[in-house]
Amino acid sequence: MAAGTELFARHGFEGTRVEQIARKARVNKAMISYHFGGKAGLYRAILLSLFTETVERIRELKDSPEPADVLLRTFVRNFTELVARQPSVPMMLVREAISGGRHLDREVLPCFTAIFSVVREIIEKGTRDRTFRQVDPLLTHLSLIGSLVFFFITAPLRDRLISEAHVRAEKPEPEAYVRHVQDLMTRALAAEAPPAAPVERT
Amino acid sequence: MAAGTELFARHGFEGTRVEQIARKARVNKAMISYHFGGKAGLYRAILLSLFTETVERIRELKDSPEPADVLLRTFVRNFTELVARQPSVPMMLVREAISGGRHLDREVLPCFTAIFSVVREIIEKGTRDRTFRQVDPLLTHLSLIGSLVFFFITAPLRDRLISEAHVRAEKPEPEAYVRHVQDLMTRALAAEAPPAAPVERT
DNA sequence: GTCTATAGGCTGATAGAC
DNA sequence: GTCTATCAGCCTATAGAC
Repeated sequence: MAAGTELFARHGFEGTRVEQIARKARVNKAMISYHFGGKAGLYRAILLSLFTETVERIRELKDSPEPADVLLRTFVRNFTELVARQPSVPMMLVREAISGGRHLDREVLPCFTAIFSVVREIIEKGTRDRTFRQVDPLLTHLSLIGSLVFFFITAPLRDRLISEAHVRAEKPEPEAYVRHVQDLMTRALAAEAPPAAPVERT
Repeated sequence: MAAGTELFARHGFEGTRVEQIARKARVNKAMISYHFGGKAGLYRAILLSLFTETVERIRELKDSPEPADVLLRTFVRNFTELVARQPSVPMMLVREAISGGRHLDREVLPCFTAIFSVVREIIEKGTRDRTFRQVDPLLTHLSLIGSLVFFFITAPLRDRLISEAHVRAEKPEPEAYVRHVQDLMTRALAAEAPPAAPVERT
C-alpha cells in the first residue's frame, strides 16, 4: 500500500502500472489482485486509509475550547505537519477533485466534507464571538486549504525549477510556510476594529 | 486541440484515449498522429498554447504604474477571469506540477516562472513603498495562486458534493471568490501600522 | 498464500488506398 | 490531406502448480 500510495500520487491511477507497484513493494504482481481485488481495489483501499486517517487527526481540533484565532493557527500547523509527512494525501486529493471524484464512493466522500466541517466551525466560532470579521466559511475554507495544498503539490515542480536554475530561490521549508499562512490568515480574518465597538446585530 | 484540452485536463494524459479526442473533435484518429506527431505531440502543443497565452495576458500588468495594492487586486481579478474562461489551465498546471513537470520542456517551463515573476514584482513594489508589510514573495505567491487555483480545480468535486447533498451550500460564484481573495490578501498584506511611522532601514 | 505463465482486451501508431 | 484496416505492444487479471 505504501508503494501504491506513492506511485498513484505521483503518476495517477491510469499512469501507474501494477507491475511497478509490485516491484517497488517487492511482492508478486498477482498478489495485488489476490489481496485487493485488482488495481482499482488497491486504489480504493489506499484512498480510504489515507483520507480517514487524515480526517481523524484533523477532527481532534473539533471540541477544543481554545479561541478561534488560536484554533485556526493550530489547524494550519496540524494540517501542514500531516501533509508534510504524507505528501501523497494532497496529491491524491487534488487528482480526485479534478476528475470529479471518479474513484470516490460513499465511504470516502464524507472525508472531504468532514475537513470543511472543521474549518467551518472554527470560522463560525470566530465570527460569532467577533474574533473574526464576517466572512463566508466556504470561501475561506477554499482559500485556506488551497494555499496549504498548493504548497505541497507544487513541491516536485518547484524542486525542478530551482535545481534547473530557472528560478533563483531557496527551497522553502514547510515550517516557514506554516508561519506565513498563519500570519496571512490571522491578519486577513481579524475583526475590522478592536472588539470594543462591535456592530450589534440583534 | 479544444477537445484534447478538455479531456487531458479532466482525465490526465494517460487517462485520455486518442480515439476519445478524435470522436469529440469529429476528426479521424489518424489525423492526430499526422498533424501533431501522436498523442504526446498533441499534449505538448496544447500545453504550450495554453500556458503561453495565459502568461501573455498576465504579463500585461507588468508595466502598470498603479500602486501595489491596486495591482494585486487587478491581478486576482484578471487571473480569475482567465481561468474561469479556461478551467483547463489550472487543471493541467496542477497535473504537471504534481508529476514534476514530466511533459514540460524548455519552451513551457518559463511560463511558470513568468507568473511568479509578475506576482513577485507586485509584492516587492508593495514592500518597497511600504504599502505592504515585509513578506516573502515566493511564499506569498504560493498562497495566492494556491487559493485561486484550488477554487477552480475543486469545482467538479464541489458540484458533485453539493448535488449529492453531502454538503448543504450553494455553488460559489467566481465573482464572489474574486472579492473574497482580494479582501483576504489586501488585509493580509497591509502594512502593520499606517505608513506614518515606517521602520527606517538605511 | 505465493508464484509463473498466459490469456484477452485495449491502445497508439502506421501502411497504403484515395 | 483524409480515411480504413491492421499490427504490434502493453497491461491487467487469472488459471493452475506448489
